[in-house]
Amino acid sequence: MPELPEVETIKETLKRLVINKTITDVSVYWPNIVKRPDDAEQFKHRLAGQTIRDIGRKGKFLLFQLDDAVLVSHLRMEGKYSVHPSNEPVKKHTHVILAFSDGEELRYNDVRKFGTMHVFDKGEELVHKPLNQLGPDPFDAAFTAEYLYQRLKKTERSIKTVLLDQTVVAGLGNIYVDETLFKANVHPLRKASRLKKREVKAIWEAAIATLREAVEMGGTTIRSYVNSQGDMGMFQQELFVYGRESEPCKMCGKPIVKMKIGGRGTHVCVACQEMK
DNA sequence: CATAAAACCTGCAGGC
DNA sequence: TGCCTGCAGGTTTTAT
Repeated sequence: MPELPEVETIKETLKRLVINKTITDVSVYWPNIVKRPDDAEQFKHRLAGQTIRDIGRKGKFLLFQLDDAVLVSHLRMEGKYSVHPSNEPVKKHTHVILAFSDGEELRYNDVRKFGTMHVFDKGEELVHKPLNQLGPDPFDAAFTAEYLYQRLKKTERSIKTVLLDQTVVAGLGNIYVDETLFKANVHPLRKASRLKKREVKAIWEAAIATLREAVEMGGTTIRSYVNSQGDMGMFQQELFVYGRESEPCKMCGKPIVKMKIGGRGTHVCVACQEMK
């Protein structure tokens, strides 16, 4: 389930594979993936003839920078990109194919079909959904402890729920929120508005540190994630709470507890992360 | 307005 | 063996 570190890793591996390749043909096998333009034929026309000049990332979105368009792609839970010779058999769950002039293809595979693609004229992508509502990237200078404090102060929601809100900060998902709150010693059910400034600062530091470390390790492979070259991430070895229900806390030895918060599975060490 | 829940999908684990 | 239920998860849409 790609969150920021996984998308960042995918972006970097993909760059080496498709930069300067020219799209000659586009196939769409599951049209619901394509959200803009809403017609698959127009989508194909918009991409055909374009060369991939660069690949960027905003939060969990990949941005394929083309000559005069931008393809904005979200992988949701299980979306994957990979590059193959065009004569290689197409796997099950491959829903979109960009064929290049050199005989290779960029294939989008997504078991759950939740991923999305939007094409915009260059420069338009930031003022329309889905990118226009995104909060700062955690690695952006605009993401400061003070900014986070101001945002948290205004909501009665639990800190767990707020950190998953992409309009507050873009890129954290279920795994890294649980890890961040553990590292900051904050219980996920704490009301965001009641957190002390020093607690918010601890959360801010823990989020950036956790994400940076995960990027360095190529992301976390829990169930199915691999980068665009098929490599697994290594950060799962570093997880303190996520996926460790009933296992001993690496800090205090008490069993990790799993609970549901805002409909999401949430892992917590109730000894290390005080409710107060 | 704020917040919660449903919907989108498929595969897989667990119960019977 | 196999059917049925529930769960997983990011985001948007719909309901409260």
